[in-house]
Amino acid sequence: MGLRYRHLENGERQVINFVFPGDFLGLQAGLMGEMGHSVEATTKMTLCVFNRSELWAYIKADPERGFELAWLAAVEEHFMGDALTTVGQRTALQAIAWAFVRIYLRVEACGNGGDGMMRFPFKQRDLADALGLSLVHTNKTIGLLKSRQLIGWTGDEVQINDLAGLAEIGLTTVNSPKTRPIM
Amino acid sequence: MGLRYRHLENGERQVINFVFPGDFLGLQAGLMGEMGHSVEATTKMTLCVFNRSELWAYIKADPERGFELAWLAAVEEHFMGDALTTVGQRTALQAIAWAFVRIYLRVEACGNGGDGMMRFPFKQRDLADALGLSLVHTNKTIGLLKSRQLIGWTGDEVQINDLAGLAEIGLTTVNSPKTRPIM
DNA sequence: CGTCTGATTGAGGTGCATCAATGCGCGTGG
DNA sequence: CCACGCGCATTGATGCACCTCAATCAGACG
Repeated sequence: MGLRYRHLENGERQVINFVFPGDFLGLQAGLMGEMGHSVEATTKMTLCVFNRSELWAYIKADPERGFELAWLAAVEEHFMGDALTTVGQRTALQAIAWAFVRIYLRVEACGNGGDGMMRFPFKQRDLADALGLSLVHTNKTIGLLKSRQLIGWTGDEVQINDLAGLAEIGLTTVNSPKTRPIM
Repeated sequence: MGLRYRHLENGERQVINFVFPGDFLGLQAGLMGEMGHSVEATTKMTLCVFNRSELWAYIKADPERGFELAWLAAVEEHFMGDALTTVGQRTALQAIAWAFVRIYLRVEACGNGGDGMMRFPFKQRDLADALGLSLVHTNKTIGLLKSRQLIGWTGDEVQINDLAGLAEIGLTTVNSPKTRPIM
């Protein structure tokens, strides 16, 4: 796992999102010739490397690949819209609850978790930078969720005790994620 | 022109971005079967309508279309990352300056403007909802930019007096926008 | 042990939100 | 032609959510 982030001239960092197994990295670079953000690994990674210049050839060879690629980008864009809404409109408590719900559902989709427990190799700093919050306030808000028995966080393990409760706090509509393109 | 936005259960609204001539609307709906956001027109629009179910057929007929579509989505995603960074990390003054720079460059790319003047058929409320700010604070911050002679805003006309000055305030890296995919 | 990274906690300050008017242009109806 | 309502911009007063500064603490490591 890892995280995608972007730097501001003043040194601030915005975490764009967290990277999970199966994610496509550098789609922007492949299509537009520039990344616009950096990627950092927080665990060991196994990467499947593509040659950027051959991207077009790949698509031409099988049009379905182009469709799948567009689908991936659209899913990302959809997520980013949700993230933007969170950072812009939700309170710190709502934002953090939302983040845990989103991340847990993503991890679950990877096949891990299921019992509410998940690997979460990130720091509070990362979460803070993802939600546009200060480290201190993030810490205190997490403490609040912990004291309410909604989540647990020890080392790189996070325990989701009450997914529905979190979703309610985070004003999160838990709609079933589409796993297949229309084709 | 118009705007894309998303509603929260508590009634708050997040403006995802502003819609300009040439933009592709509903890409997410076409690819994923759901929108995730609404679109509202603020001026008269001329729409080119596609049949969603034929999207795949279109791509299959000409793989380049799939590539272009993926490119469009990637550009959007890139923009959203920038917007997320703005809402998350920039102050109100920086955010509004950033927004005007971005919008002006977009309008200019449409062929309009050039002399710093542009049509801007939106309300302060829209800008506030786009940047996660309150209407009142947005108003006061705009007033600040006006008093510094950086911009002018009368009715649906916005005058950009000092693009470089705005970009500096907004910590905006004015990198040349790519207009063509690699192919 | 000393150091380093990251979590935690307290105190104080502020950017921005919220509440509440007021002003202003414009369309509408009497 | 004027009173009225309505949408939007503007402005002042007040409060809070969150930020910043500054310790302290716990675990990992050489």
